[in-house]
Amino acid sequence: MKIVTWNVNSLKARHDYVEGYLDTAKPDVLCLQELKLQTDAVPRELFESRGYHLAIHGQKQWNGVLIASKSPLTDVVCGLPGGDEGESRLVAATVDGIRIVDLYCPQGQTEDSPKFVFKLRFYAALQSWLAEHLDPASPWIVLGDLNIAPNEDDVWSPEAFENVPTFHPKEHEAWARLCALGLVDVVRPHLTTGRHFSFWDYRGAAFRFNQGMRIDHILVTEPVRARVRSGWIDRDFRKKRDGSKASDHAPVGIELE
DNA sequence: ATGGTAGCACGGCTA
Repeated sequence: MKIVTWNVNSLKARHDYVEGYLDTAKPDVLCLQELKLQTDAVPRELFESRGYHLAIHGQKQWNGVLIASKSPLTDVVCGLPGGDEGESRLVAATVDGIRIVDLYCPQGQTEDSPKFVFKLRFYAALQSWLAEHLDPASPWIVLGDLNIAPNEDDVWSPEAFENVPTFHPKEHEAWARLCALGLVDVVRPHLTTGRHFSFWDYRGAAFRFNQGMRIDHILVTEPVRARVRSGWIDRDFRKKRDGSKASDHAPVGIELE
C-alpha cells in the first residue's frame, strides 16, 4: 500500500503533473495540499477515471486539501475546530482501517508576523484535536505540508533560518508535542545519504543549488510504523516536464506492508 | 540592492 503526500501549488496549474504522477507512481492514497480550488471546481474525473475515491475540502484562491484513495473513504472530516479560522487546511478520512489526516499547516511568514501567531495557534489546536481523537495504539497517519523543518539537516542553511518560521524553536516545540502523542516520522530513517529536501523556493534557482527544506512529512502511530517497508521523496517531480513548471514541493511517500 | 519566482486574478497578497 503506497501512500503519498504532495503540495501541488494549484491543482489547476498542475493537472498534467498529477495525471503523470498517478499513472507512473500509481499511489494507493494520494493526499494533496494547496489545491487553490473550490471543492466543486476540482477535476474529479482526473481521479475517478482511474478508480480513486475522493474526500475534498477546497477553497478558492488559497489552501484546499484533498485525499484520493483506491479504497473507499469513510468518516470524512473537514476543518480543524478552533484552529484554521475558516481556511481549508485539514481533511481526514479512514482508508482500509487507517485514519488519515491530510494537513496544510500555515507557513508563518516572519517571526513578528500575525501569520506566525496564527501558525502557533493552529498547532495548538491540532495538538488538542489529536489528543482528543488519536489513540496511539490504533493506526493513524498524520501527513502533509507541515511547514516545519524538524532538524538541522532538514534546512539547507540552519544559520540563515535561525529563529525564522519553518525552523523556529517554538515550532520545534510544537513538533515535539505531536511526537509525544505517539507519532513518529517514518520517512526520515529512509533518507540515508545527502541532503534530502521536499521543498525548494522558486526564487534564486534554489532547486538547482539544492537549497531546500524538508517540511512535508508523514507521521504515524506504532501499528502503522510496524508496517512501513520504505519511505522516499520523488525529487524528479520537482523538475520541469515538457516545458511546464513544477510545484515548489516534491511528493513524499511511504510503502506499507 | 529587503532582492528572487510562481499562482491567483488583474493589484497585491501569499508562499
